[in-house]
Amino acid sequence: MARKNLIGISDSSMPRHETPALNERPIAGLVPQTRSSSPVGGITKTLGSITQKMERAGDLERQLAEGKMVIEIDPALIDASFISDRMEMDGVELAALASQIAEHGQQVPILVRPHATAKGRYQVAYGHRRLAAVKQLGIKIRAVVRELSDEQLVVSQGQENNARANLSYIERCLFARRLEERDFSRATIMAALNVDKQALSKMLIIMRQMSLALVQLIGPAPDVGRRRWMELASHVENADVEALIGALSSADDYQTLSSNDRFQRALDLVTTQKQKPRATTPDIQTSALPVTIKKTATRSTFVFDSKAEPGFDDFVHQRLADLYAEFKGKPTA
DNA sequence: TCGATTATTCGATTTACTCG
DNA sequence: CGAGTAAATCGAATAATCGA
Repeated sequence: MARKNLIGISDSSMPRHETPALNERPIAGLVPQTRSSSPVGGITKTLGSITQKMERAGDLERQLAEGKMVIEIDPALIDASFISDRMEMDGVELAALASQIAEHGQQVPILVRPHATAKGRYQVAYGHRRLAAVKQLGIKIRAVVRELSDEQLVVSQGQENNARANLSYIERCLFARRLEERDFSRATIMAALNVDKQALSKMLIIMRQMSLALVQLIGPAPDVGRRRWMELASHVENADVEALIGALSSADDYQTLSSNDRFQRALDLVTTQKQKPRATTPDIQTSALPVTIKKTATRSTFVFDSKAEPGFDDFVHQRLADLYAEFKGKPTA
């Protein structure tokens, strides 16, 4: 299934018409040679463990098994992708990854392509985190080298992010925006992020409304999704961004706040004008009556004090139909 | 305190509208 | 018509709250 997504671009239309345009063809290097199995498949399947192991292997492992070019490279020769995705790397997580590699070795190679201009250098398609971890260890990194076009690079980079690392919503938005700035087609961006055009549209709208500086100040905010980012963005659009950034960054506890909290702070700041009496349920005390009404946005709950006035609940219950009829303005039948 | 209910938020999807 | 946008709605996952 992930393999299907690697093709991505004209995915749904594949069965119908043959791929028309040149740049819509699948990413040859990444798609595991469409299983050379055709007629022999059934036979080889019975042949034994080797084939079965192949079939069970995930896409990356299969690429590895079939890829001829897993080599070891000095990490110093490898540059980042020309599009950055992740905003910040979690140092703790990175250390964990590094120690895991130190212990068990690097299980999965990263994917690089030869650098377009700098001879002898490489560019990462995916595996930024593994690269950083291996760099810490000061050893060589195992990598698969493939010739990739720019489109192929960003699509596989994005696909890998989707599959493995979980980028926060705003990080995905940033990625989308950077791709758009580089004039990648909508289809390419959609394939890279594995989103539909509606979702992509929203992401780009948010990025247009938001201040880039503000986004970076807040950080990835992993727990904040589309809805609240849209809310914040719509406020920020017609707010004093400078003042907002100032207020946010000058708070003395700014450094100690998590990215999620910084987002919340920003949202609070920008909506201070009015509202914010919080969704505290204002219990309505019906004075002198043994009934309490709890109101929320969607419903009300009547609580009868059976100790103070036993039987009142049953009494109301019996009259409910009449009350409702009265409410509807119809005479009681 | 603990288990069950309710509310909130998430991403995804559907539907409809507006432009070239 | 297709691409982009906007809004409504869905089910799932969590968080918050209630009630014994």
